[in-house]
Amino acid sequence: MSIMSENKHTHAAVHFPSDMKKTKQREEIFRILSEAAEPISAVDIYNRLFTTMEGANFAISTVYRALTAFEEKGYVTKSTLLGEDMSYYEWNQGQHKHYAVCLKCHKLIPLKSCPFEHAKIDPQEDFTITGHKLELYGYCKECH
Amino acid sequence: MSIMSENKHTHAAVHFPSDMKKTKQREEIFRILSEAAEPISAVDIYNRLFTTMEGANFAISTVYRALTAFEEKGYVTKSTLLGEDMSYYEWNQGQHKHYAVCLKCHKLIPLKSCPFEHAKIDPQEDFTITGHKLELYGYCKECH
DNA sequence: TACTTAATTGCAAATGAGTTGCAGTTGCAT
DNA sequence: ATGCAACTGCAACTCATTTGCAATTAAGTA
Repeated sequence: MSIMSENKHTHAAVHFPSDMKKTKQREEIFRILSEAAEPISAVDIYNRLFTTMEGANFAISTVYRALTAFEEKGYVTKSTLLGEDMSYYEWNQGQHKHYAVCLKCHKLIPLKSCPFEHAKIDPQEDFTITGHKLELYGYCKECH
Repeated sequence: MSIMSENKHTHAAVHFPSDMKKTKQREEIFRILSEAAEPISAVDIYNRLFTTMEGANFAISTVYRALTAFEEKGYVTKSTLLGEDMSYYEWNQGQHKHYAVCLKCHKLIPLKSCPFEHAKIDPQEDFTITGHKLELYGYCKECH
């Protein structure tokens, strides 16, 4: 309760982007992404499609193409997690997020704040940090 | 000059690990890694092998196996760079490093210090940060 | 509402990084 | 020098992701 109340808009309304062509495939992918509690892989999305849409024959390539389209418009953030060989996707809801990744079970634990301020994990999580990885990105002298 | 003098051991001697079986393949891979100015991919290493060893028929699998062995002993750090789909490897020389990645040319610019303290890039680099990514890793409550 | 066209999709084949089984080779400890 | 476990080359394989192409569909326009 008290934790939840820290966020004013825990359930801010998220709609399908108005600047993108709407198809039932994309709507489903959007729904799965926006309802996901954490970053999920393209294959995760593909599998979840079958649990919610009876017999619909989606192609995995459609998932990838939709994700790419969402990402190019800035609605989705694609990232690679430590040790995993595939990409994970998360629907952007305004905030920017960081996670602590368990080396063993790969569970993701969201950080309470951006580590640029101070890396802090909910003390209740009892997570032992053994290392970290950070990448800044942007444009260098020659490219900007 | 003044910048260089900040590091006491800019050219600390690096030797082939004494706790690993020494083969000419591993020695070459070690040399390429330890001479590399920045993280390089397994394929980079494989290609560089041919420029220094005439006609030697190295197998790419040997490169991967050597890298894995080095990594398991903690001599090499493996990481995935933003937007890249392959892994990069760097020989550890004591420090721990972070980079700023150019979104366009993929150039890597080493940070002067760990961003956990304060994210700072050499001002001379003139790098425009548009985003960043960080992952902490370790063990969660259940796994530790 | 029917028409038009570019965008999207399904499918199957291709790609590319990384892995693996296996038989032959080689460090290195005894 | 010798013996064996570790390492290597090779070729086949895995698996996430991409791509070509013909068929389908969203969405603006007449």
